[in-house]
Amino acid sequence: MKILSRACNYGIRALIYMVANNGGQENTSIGEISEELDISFHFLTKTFQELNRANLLKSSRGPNGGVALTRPAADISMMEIILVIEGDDFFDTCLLGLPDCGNGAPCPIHEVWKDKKDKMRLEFETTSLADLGVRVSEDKMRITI
Amino acid sequence: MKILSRACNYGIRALIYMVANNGGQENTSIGEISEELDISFHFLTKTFQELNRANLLKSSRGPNGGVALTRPAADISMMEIILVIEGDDFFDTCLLGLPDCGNGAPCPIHEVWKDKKDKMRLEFETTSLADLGVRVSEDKMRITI
DNA sequence: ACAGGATAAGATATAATAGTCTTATATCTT
DNA sequence: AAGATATAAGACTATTATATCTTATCCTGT
Repeated sequence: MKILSRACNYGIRALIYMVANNGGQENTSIGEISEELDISFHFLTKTFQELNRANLLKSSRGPNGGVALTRPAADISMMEIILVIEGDDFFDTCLLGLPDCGNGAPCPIHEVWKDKKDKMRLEFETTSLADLGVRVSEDKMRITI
Repeated sequence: MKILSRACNYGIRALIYMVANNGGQENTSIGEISEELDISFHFLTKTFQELNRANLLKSSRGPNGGVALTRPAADISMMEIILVIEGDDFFDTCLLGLPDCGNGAPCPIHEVWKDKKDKMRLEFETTSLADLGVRVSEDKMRITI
């Protein structure tokens, strides 16, 4: 059950790495992140550009450059990251793949699925990057392969 | 949030159609199903072959041929269909895409995600084809585009 | 101003998924 | 036995997702 795209996996892990490492407010180079997390540098760069355009990240070039969060990690939810990378319609999906499921003509699993999605959404909304970062830096949870 | 593959969407919808139409025990031709549900005939055929090999369906050729369930629709859960089409490891996934997440070295969202997966699994296990079929034939829920 | 370190961006390659086409094979009806 | 009807199976194509490569651009320190 793959829910998130590779790009999203990478983006979330990368941001957690930044937070666990230096709080996320200081520059971290993409090269370092890609190396530590074993992620393709160029692929990660592109994902970061999206987060950049969405103003979740700010980037700076040159020596001591890198990327950093624009806001405190506690203020950034998983949800925000997911919506930026996967698109705003991420939760508007029918489990059976029907295009306009819900509007008056739901599929037979619509209500149940809607409920599940709402609960996932809530979870993603209430989980911040800071929450995740702490689990990596304090507990022994990991974001590396 | 695409959870199931196209093949799985099609397979589930097709089986629901059969159940809603004639209970699923009588032969229904793949051509009819593919036409009614607007699904590629050949693609659906391949999916049916998998369900066939898994003994969820039996097929017969020639006039009045088609496919039919091998067991009562009430005894077949969504879960079975999903596992056949997506593979038995369908629920063994890490939200962040880490290969061996869980075994002693969980990702920071592992527990939460495990809980969500278990609840989905339970839902899929306790929802039968008969349940879904009834909603289509009695209520006005749909499986067509 | 220059050199080196860093991201930006577009082009290209590869792999996985989805979809189509063709031929083979089985079964029923007459 | 012949013809019509249906699934089986493999080859082929298209599309999307993922990954890589190359060049451009910017920034900092000296």
